[in-house]
Amino acid sequence: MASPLTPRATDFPRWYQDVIARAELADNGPVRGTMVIRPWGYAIWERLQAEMDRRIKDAGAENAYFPLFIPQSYLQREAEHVEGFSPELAVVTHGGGKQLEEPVVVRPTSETVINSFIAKWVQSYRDLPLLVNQWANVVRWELRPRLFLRTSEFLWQEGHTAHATEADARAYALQILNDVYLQTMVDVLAIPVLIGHKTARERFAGATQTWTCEGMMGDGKALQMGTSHELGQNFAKAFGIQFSDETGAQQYAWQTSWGASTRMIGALIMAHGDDRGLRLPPALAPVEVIVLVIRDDEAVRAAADALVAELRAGGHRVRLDARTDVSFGRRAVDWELKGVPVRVEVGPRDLAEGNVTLVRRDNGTKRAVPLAGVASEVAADLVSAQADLLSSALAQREARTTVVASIEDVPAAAEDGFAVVPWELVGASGEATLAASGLSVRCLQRPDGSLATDAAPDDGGTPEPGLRAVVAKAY
RNA sequence: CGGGGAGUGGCGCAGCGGUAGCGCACCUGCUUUGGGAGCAGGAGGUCGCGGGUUCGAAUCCCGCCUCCCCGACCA
Repeated sequence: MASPLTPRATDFPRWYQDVIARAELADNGPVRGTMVIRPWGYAIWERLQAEMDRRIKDAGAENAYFPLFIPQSYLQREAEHVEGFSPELAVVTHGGGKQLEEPVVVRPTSETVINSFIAKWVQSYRDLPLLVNQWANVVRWELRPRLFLRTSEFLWQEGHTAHATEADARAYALQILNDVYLQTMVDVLAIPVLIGHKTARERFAGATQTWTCEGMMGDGKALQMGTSHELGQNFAKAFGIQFSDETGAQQYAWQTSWGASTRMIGALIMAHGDDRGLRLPPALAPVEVIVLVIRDDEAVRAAADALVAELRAGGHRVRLDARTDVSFGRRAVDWELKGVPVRVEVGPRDLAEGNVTLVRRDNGTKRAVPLAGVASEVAADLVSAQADLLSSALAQREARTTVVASIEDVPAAAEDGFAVVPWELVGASGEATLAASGLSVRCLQRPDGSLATDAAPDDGGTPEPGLRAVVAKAY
């Protein structure tokens, strides 16, 4: 039987687009670069949102909402920030049929508006830390859009915080990196991301430090999946965020900002998808178990209904597919395309022996299970499917990671994977050379993969020695 | 913005001077249903836009627009 998708090995980008179309995740919008997120894709996003939102709140941040429109002049208050974002701004010049006195930009990110309010709200060291998060859409006029990975409008969360000291700000940026992003990506998305800090070249516009999570996709390329920035006092000075400390002296606050977006769905597709479609980690699957009625038969239907009820009572997200006017093969293929982790097939042949068939999406295994044992088998399958997706992604990353000892060996090693090389051998000039051949330094980290404690912002001291650079092609 | 390519039913394509067709999808009916069912019937298109050549243009000519792929930017 012909595959419903272009095989990954034939044309990975084409495969990616095919999966999005066939799994009904998204469509291109009418305006270039915009995206319609379809119900199946949005349900995945809602689960991801819920998992992140809980962790964000555990980290002490509160949700709020700020306006979509920002006065253009706000962007200009922070020099690097405006320089970084100007090329991709959408600017509104007319409203209500008249030209506006001051154009407004559609937010590309909200540091400027949010900080202008934080400036109002912070007076004393007792107001700190101030921790807000917002779930919103943002617009960046991208030159080369790709669904989920780089769309002109995307959904994300952006956190913005103010702290009394640099150490507090750094600790919080790292707390978000570890307890929100790393945890969500590993435990929920089942993607074994690398964490580290960005080089000055790759840093967020206006930040003194950018911490990142980098995932490896199925073709060996890297994807930046979430970032947590230390903003130093850049925005505090630009927006006048000052407070009286314990001694009564005026101080500028130290800040962070951090964001992760619908791009993670692109990562999910590319990290776990196979030639049959999406493979969803159970933690994210809108439907964990599909109960498929093979034939229109009274006993079969009754058994299927009972199973659905039992599995739901066990706390699983279950859907019944009793569309017996559609052929079995068609329905099986459709649910595989959508990536539902476990399929329970209920048909007269198995049922005559008191069995149903359990099929796992992640590894394709199929087995007959007695009715009485279905609930516990399904529960076990969901747990191991979650774990196995993570471990196979990890194995794949390790197989495609090469440690090299000279910068000359980097391009070959990064051809279809990650090259790891001492940062001392690369440096800013080596980084520029690599960039010319389509490679970038994804992050810097210690040789054991841990974070550098003194990541050396531009203005402070010498970089920690012995760091390694992870180099790859990137999305 | 530089280099390539393409615009024809929902999607993918053929047709390249004589008035539009194929596959998939869709609708109806019957037979099917344990890995994308079969047969029969049916609906759907100002051939990207504007102008020109011609008895006649999807097809040839001129202009414009849009989209896709490869580079510089990016969650």
